[in-house]
Amino acid sequence: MAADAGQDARSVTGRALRLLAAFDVAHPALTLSELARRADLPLATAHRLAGELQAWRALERGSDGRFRIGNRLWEMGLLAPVSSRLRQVALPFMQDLYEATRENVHLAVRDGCDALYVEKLCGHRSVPIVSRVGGRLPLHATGVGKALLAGADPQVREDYLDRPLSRPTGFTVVERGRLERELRDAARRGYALTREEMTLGSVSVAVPVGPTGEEAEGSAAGSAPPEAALGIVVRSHRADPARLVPPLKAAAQAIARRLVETARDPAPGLDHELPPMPVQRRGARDA
Amino acid sequence: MAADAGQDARSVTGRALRLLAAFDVAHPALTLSELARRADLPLATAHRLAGELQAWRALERGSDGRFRIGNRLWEMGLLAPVSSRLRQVALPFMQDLYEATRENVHLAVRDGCDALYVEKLCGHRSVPIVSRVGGRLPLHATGVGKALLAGADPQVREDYLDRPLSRPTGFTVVERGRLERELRDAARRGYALTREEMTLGSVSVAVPVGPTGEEAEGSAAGSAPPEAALGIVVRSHRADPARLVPPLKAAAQAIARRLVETARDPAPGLDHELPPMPVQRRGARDA
DNA sequence: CGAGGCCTTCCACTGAACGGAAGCCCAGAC
DNA sequence: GTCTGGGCTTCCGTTCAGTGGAAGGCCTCG
Repeated sequence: MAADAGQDARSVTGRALRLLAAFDVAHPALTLSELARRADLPLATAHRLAGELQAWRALERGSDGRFRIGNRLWEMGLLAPVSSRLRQVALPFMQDLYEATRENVHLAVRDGCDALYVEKLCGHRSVPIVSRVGGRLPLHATGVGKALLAGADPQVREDYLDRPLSRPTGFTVVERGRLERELRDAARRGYALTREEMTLGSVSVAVPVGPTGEEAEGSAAGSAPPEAALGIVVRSHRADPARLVPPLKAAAQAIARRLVETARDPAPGLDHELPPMPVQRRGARDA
Repeated sequence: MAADAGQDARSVTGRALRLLAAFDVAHPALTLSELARRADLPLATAHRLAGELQAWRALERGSDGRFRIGNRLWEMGLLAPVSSRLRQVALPFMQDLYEATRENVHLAVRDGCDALYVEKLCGHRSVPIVSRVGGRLPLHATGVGKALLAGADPQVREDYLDRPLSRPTGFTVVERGRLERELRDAARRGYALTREEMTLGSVSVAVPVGPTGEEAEGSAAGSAPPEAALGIVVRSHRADPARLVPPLKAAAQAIARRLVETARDPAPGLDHELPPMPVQRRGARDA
């Protein structure tokens, strides 16, 4: 297991990465000293490494002397499949959904024990909401999270439920039995619900994006887990969330279909070389 | 000057970064050998470094044995100001604009000698277009690029024009005199135009986002350069682009205003600690 | 004017990174 | 069947790049 992975890292690379990891939402700009402190590195070392990162434009240094994440790093990050494939494909459908409903529309994937928010659309007047593109929220307390968990590999689900669950609001369901029942219901119905379990006053509906979506329905509970989940969040006093299910399902299915299509024809309009497809040997995968 | 910056890099950090830089739009997934070749590193070295990056989840390794950019890197990238501030603020207005016009809406910043595309909205039916979020296009051949160049610091503009200019189509304006005139016109009118200069069959309109926008108009040509540019691309046979200028200007102004506001109140709803503001000493900025 | 931050530079020491080489696995050719 | 070739992984002795304490500069505040 990668128990301590990413924490210690005595190697140079590890130190450089620790430097990057010092940034987060609450600290998007850091002075050199802050950086060194947060990365737990001697000032001189932080200075040298940060300098190198800056030269490569992984970091930028503002006129206030603070370091920030650089455009180059941002650019590189956008090449991650989650953005270049998933977001790319899903965005137009999410826009349609937004226009039709005028509510917060979310797209998330499961990443470890979190729902990782890949995209989020919301107008000016929408509910102020905790989610953030690139942000993480617990799986059991969010609509998209439940949809992902409901469709996940049983083993993953077990492991998740074995851990202590956070309780953002008084309505968060943390009792194992009840949560399991809710997840089974969600899997059966094809959509998940949360009622003020993450934020007081907000309810959300979400559906899985992927093979589970529709076609593989009656037959197998053992179909591949969804790639993502699509969800909508509304103020709880606004009408019944069930109304939102049909358009959500339609959008999710359309996205899933396009994902399969784009997997076939490699990448539209780009010089692709289709390199030989090596097969995987064992070992080393989870060393 | 950072003449050779980012190319050589004999340091460990440099090698690791070279590994990252091996990925691009056309190569979003690489085998270890490809990675080593493209980064120009011995296989053993690439293996070790890629392994470390993978442990940190800056890279991920798919079931096909290929490396891809990891979610962790994507997450980090989203902390760059261009995304966490600019995109964040602009997106709702861009959505409005898209709904009102149903055309491709672009947001870009100047990054060195390129227009760097920060966000792009386009429905299913829009013009297939070369731009891509996180992608770069030449400043002189795109609408947003001209808007940025027109508002840029005169010295930057000079430097840009001194370099040889690419010519994506037969309509691209590369003659210095004519280009300068167009830029002056754009600055005066407050919007820039391109007609099939990047892509045959497409024309675009763009306006600067920033102080130049409106208020600082009559008085000074020497106002601060725009932070970004907002543009729309349409098929050239569709009606006159001038029609799009008013909504564009309105949106740009709204965005600029919100940018100033958010600069004042640090970050909505987050535990901010407002660390002491150190002042910058000389030296080292452009070493 | 001194104390306390923050940043930058220097340089002698050393242990971490290096990478050639050996070996494994798989696929396809013959 | 064997052989060739490509891709991946591991090993380990050498060496050179990274380290970080210390000194010094600049600034602000009391």
